[in-house]
Amino acid sequence: MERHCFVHQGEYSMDPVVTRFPPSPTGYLHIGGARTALFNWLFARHHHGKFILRIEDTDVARSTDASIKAILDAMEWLGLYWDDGPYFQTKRLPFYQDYLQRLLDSGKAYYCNCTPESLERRRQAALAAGKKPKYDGLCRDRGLGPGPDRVVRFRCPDVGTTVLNDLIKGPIFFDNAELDDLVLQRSDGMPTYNFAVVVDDITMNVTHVIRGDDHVNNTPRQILIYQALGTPLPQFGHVPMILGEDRTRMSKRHGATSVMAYKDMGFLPEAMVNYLVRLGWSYGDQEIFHLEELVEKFSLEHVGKSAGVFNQEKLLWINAHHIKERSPESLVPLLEPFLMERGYPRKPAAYLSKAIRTLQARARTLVEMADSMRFYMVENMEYDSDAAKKFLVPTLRAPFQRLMESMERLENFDEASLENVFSEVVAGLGMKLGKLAQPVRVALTGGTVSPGLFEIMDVLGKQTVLKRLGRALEYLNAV
RNA sequence: GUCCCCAUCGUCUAGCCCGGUCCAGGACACCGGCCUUUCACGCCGGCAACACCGGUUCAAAUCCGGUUGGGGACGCCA
Repeated sequence: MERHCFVHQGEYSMDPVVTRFPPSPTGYLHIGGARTALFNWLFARHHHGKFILRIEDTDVARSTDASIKAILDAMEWLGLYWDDGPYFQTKRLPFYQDYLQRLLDSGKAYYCNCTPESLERRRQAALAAGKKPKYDGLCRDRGLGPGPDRVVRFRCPDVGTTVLNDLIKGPIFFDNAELDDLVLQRSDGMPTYNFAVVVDDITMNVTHVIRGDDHVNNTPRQILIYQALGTPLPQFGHVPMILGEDRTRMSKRHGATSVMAYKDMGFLPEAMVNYLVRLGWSYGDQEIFHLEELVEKFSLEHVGKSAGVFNQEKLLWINAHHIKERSPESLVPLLEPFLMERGYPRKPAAYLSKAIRTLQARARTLVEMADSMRFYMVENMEYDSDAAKKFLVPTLRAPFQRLMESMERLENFDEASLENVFSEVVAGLGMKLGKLAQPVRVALTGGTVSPGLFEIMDVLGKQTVLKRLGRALEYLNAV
């Protein structure tokens, strides 16, 4: 209810804004993570602050180098460059040990030798008894020291209330009695997530923790650790989740969840950013945004509180928009991988640009564009059989011959001249342009759907056009 | 089971904090039409929502309470 007052807390401080994105390298960068990264990046940029990339690799068993690379690649593809890092938690072990010792020394943490099996049994029992499956505090006061197979737990206060003044959701109250003595350090010596984040955010001077909704319940535990350590709290902002069509947490069965999968499907990074930012954030009625503009306009107070459904239709529309908006030249390098993939012969960039220009309004993705580019690229494209049967008929012999004769004489093979040629032929034969256009289209592209005839011919050039017309003439003579 | 969050068109959302200007605005999708050498693009128009119940008030999408529904979290994962 007092949202604005919370939102402004950070702005009154003299501290420069520091945000971070802390993925765990156990897979690719997914849609939700990308949006979190984007929000953090935008917030930092907007406030002229710093954006840190931190790899949370304390789960040694599941972390992989391939994942790290995949995540970094995706961040770069989106244009979310970091100012600092990437840091790796596994290389910061002394920090965690230092802070852990402080907690141990002050009695805020203790050793525990409960086995995972025993813990699991007790959890199940609690659940069966209708109670919350939290740690029962067995080792709390046993005064255990370090030893093999022992973890360190946080001594969580069992009375009182912890308040999270969330930048997005407002104040949230938690009964400390609901929380339990979470593990800070595993038996292998690695810090756990909840402890490592706190230590890292403290030592990296993070001022704003912007992350997914699913972390709300971790926050009171982290706040308690900050308090036990006697360090000031950062500001927290919890962004709502992204759901699939069925309104459950987005997963692979809802379609692609990897950011790079969208790159492969022919989406532009700016379209991805544009779509992602609008999923949960708004600026009045505006739909189209560019990165630079977002830096200026982004703020947490316009981030909504409710979860949103990922909608690929809208992404397609936004992608189509950005494709139209880009210069053809800038699209060339992005499209090239897709052209290679299709095994098309190489063409000069200038040729590709001209072809792209005719397709920009017709393609929603680079995949669609590469597909419809075929007739521009392949020497002898095949005729669509239905189209050929319907349009390449013997009555076109005279019109085609006349066209070719007139074109042969053309000095400037450009759209305007071509249009004149067509008008003359059509007028001379007393037919409608429409009657001639489709057969020519089939002759030139193999199909009935394509950019405007004159632009196509302009791109293809005199030689190719005459060749294809000639080939069509042979075809309809043979029918 | 316990705790936490959320609730405006099918979807993303504006509006809600500071009640009247909202018989609720924009966008995607969908349906018509226009443009037109095909397909698109573009333009014009249409369909479609304040979850429910109660309270406060002259007045509630907006404030309060409850119900229902949905989501999330309860790990030596992050």
